[in-house]
Amino acid sequence: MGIGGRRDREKQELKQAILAAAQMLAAKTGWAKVTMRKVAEQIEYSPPTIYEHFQNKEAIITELARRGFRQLLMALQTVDELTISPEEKFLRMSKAYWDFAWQSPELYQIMYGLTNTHPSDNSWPEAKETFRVLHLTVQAVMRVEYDAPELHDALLITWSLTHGMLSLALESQLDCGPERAAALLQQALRDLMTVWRSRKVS
Amino acid sequence: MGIGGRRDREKQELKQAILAAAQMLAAKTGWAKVTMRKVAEQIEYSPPTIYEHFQNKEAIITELARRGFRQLLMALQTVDELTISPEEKFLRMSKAYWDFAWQSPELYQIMYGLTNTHPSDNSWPEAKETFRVLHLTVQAVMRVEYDAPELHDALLITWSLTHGMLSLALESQLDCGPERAAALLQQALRDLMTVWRSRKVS
DNA sequence: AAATTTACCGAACGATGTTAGATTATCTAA
DNA sequence: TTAGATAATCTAACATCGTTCGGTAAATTT
Repeated sequence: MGIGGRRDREKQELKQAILAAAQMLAAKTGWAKVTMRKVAEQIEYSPPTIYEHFQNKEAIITELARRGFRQLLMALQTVDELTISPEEKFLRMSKAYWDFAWQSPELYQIMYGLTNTHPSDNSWPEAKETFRVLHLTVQAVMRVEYDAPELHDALLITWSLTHGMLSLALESQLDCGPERAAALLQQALRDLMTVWRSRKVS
Repeated sequence: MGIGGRRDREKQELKQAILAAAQMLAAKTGWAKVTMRKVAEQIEYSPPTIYEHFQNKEAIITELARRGFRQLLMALQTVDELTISPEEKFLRMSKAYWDFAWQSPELYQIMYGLTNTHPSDNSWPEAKETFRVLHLTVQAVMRVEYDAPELHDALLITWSLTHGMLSLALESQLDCGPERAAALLQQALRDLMTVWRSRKVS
């Protein structure tokens, strides 16, 4: 079949261009205004061409969301490999989580349901792996003489707190700046860990 | 002008019917599938008739969101008037907040940005008043020898935790049931208050 | 060079929010 | 009671959306 390797490469490049265009438009104007025709115009192709590379609009968003989880996972793993104390690791992971969402809000929005362009099927392995890393970290913090259910609860609570503060901050519903919100979050997480540690002793 | 009072009453009733139809459809099928034509069909009028009562689709959603805040506010005030101890009041308000969101998720979704049918201008007095009530309650808990900034922080943190857990639970991103999530939330809030109280002493 | 496959596009379909203009019902005034 | 005015409502249409169909032009293979 000859040297059709270039065709494949060009095809891949166009696919990347579509994803990049969609994300760029979302970052600039919000997901509600991202339209197939605008994406097509951005990459200088006609709208039907997009459908040669993606089944539909949701497939583009799904792919971006999964990439978002991969990015987030990498950021968390980078922190993980620094191998500092469990508490430090936990707090830095929370910070990395925050930084990712704040740096790419358009991705965080589609990873969770902060917009209704949110994909319906969101049971991706990338998401599962992300939570597994978080779970392991919390486990390390809580490792000594802590039974499983309470460990899982701790993950749920810290995750909820982080996500909640992020959601509100991303929507500017918080009357303080993001740096202050991030600092508050860190302190609250420290406080929660303090309580949980003291409970372990008793 | 005679007895045109009936016309006004009928007009109001139709307006209520439009709001009720929109909310009902949202509760049954989700906001993404709520359409002006479906609302019109539900109330047995043609689509343009809706525009005699609302400027556009967003105006309907805005009105429902504001009513949502009024409902929530009433629930909080009911708890407030029971005049129990500050801590009890705080926890029960959090519970009332949770119950409202869980009972009318379609309202909670548009009150915060959990869907992109979210109104752009969301600076309503009802929302401000709701937070004022919450603020006063937190203030009562933290009243003795607590300086203002930390008080406000406490509100932000508890609100974020509640909202975060709600968002995740409403989207079934939590692997536990709502009752369990609610119980976890209550415990976490108690824990946070414990830390804050102990810090006050030192 | 002919045949075949591939990439791409113009035009269109159905559904959406929304508006204009006509039609019908209702009320006021003689 | 009836003529004219006012209000309520509808039919038809527009622009835009996601998406598909069918064809054209280009690239590749034979």
